[in-house]
Amino acid sequence: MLKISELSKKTGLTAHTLRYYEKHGLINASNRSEAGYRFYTDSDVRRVQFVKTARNTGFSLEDIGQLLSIRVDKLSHSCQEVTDITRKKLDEVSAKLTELQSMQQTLQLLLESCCGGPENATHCSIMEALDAGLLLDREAASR
Amino acid sequence: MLKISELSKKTGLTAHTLRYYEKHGLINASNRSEAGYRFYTDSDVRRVQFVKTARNTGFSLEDIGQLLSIRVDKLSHSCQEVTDITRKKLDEVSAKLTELQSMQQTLQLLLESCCGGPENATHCSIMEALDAGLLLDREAASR
DNA sequence: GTTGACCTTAGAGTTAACTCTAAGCTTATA
DNA sequence: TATAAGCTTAGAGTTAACTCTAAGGTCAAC
Repeated sequence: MLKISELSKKTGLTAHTLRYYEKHGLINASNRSEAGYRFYTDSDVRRVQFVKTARNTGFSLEDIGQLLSIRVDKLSHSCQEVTDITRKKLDEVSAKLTELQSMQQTLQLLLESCCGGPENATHCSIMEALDAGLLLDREAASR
Repeated sequence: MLKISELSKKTGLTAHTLRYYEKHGLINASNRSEAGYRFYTDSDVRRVQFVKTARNTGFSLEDIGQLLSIRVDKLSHSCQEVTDITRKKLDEVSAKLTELQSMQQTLQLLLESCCGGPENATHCSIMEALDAGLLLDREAASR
């Protein structure tokens, strides 16, 4: 049986975060001391670790709530439900990735196009590109 | 001279957003009608388009504030200031990209490992992987 | 001269996931 | 026994970038 600060150490989540997760129905302390202190069982710990792993994988707390309800009653849920949640998250991540890749490319082109030196910005090609609505192309960047 | 709804149409930003940008010091309407209606000059429009382009490139409104102060007084600023802002943003984007790529890979492995069928989730390999702290490896996924 | 579309402002609400504070118990240590 | 560390709760604050509302003034058209 762990107290909240012990669970915190074990999981790397702060006590604040653990209480926050509890308030949002994701986790729970199976027992309480007479004074009301939370005590976590091994099973509680595994659940918290599940949440943490899912969080690291990119799932939102809402997603994790769904995954947890599947987790506690696997017989009543199908693999398809699990893959649906996972695929939805993958789609989101992929979309964000595409957006960021485009930004990355643009930023790299901008950086390559500018001298970056101490001269004043009167002819700064980054400023010019932003002014032109980023109609800078490969040729402009490779010059 | 454009009214705010006309500028909105021209830029694709809502009137709300334009007022929001103004409140935060990014843009301005050079003129006002007697009744207080905003009127935007061509120069105002170009500034708004600059903001929009920078926004699309991933710069925060704070970054854009800095870029704008360089833009209005290029002589007092260097290319290096511009590239510093750009590189900082590129670094952020690249870091986020790395994180998302890792998530994407994990999610793909998870999806590949699971049948996704109508059978119950008792042996769902996604749930197992999340329970195991994602110690699933390439081999597990390629089986 | 009255709709209806458009404009104004200040300020509140939204989203996600924390993060922190205050006020007050409890527990361990010296 | 006193001090410090740790626990409790409810609830407020944070962040970024919007997004919306309310209450009211303005303007063009019929």
